[in-house]
Amino acid sequence: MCISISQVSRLRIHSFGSSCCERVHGWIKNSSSLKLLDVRASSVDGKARWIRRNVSTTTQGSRSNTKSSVLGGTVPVTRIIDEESRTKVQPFGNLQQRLAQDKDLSKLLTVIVSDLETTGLHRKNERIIEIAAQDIAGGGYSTFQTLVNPGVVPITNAHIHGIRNDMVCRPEVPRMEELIPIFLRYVESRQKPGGYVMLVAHNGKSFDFQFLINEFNRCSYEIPHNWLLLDSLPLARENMKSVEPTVKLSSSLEALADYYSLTREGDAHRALSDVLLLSKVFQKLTIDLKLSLSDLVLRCHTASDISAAMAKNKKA
DNA sequence: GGCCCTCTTTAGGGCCTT
Repeated sequence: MCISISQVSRLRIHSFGSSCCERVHGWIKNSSSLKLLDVRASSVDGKARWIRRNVSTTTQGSRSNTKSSVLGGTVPVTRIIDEESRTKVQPFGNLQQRLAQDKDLSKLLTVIVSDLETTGLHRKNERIIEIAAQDIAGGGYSTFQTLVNPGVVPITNAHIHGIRNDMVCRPEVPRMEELIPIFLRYVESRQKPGGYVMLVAHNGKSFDFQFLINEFNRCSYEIPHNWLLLDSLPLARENMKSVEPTVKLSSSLEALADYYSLTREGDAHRALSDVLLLSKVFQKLTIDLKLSLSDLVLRCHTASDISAAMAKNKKA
């Protein structure tokens, strides 16, 4: 079951509530960010009406016959996915059991795996064009995915992810300043009362977290102080080194998926596909390295740590 | 950019992220 925010609005929110889990229903029903989407939709033709915000991936020319077929032709701009209903399985059972055994931290911590697609590799000049995240505990409405409108910044690496300017530079695709409060609401909906969030990304310290911090700063937001940032790449390197000390095995997400014989859903270098894969890889890594939740917390960074390093580098 | 490795440490190349 896959629910897009635009579909929620189209269906009338109050009648939709009974089918949602309570937390997500609560923030959707009361969300000011949803009003933002409505205003934006209304501004397209000056009429106040709900619209479905889909972006067609059907393309003409060099790319994407393959991609379009894989993605099913269209994808919603922003959506929260009921992964539990979609997969009919508990994909992270082992980690859930381990979290449950850690009685103190498991009551406080929400682990969310994330991935970004961007207009390029430069941390300062490029922009985010797609975000996906998944609460590793699974359950209903645990997954978030959205395209992001980068404004005037051109996409020069569409050959990597297949996302082109004409797909995201559209009025119905939210800009980052509109999206941040929506993303914050999603994270809050997964958060335990008075708890902390561990955001996991592959090569996050050098890439994803720097992009997020820059975008939050640009839009006059701060990364919440109860967020911990965990880079899964050092875990992968440590694990692969322990597997084969004399030969340097690749620690890329793709190589890890091959090593663990994991199947990818969707296309590589699309945020949701990478998040679903990293969620599985992350679980395998924590098991192989015998890392407790406490161990993981000790390996986390804070946004202020990374911001300070970025500022130091900027001066240098 | 940050990290790791080595033919290193007063450095440089490769990996990983898009």
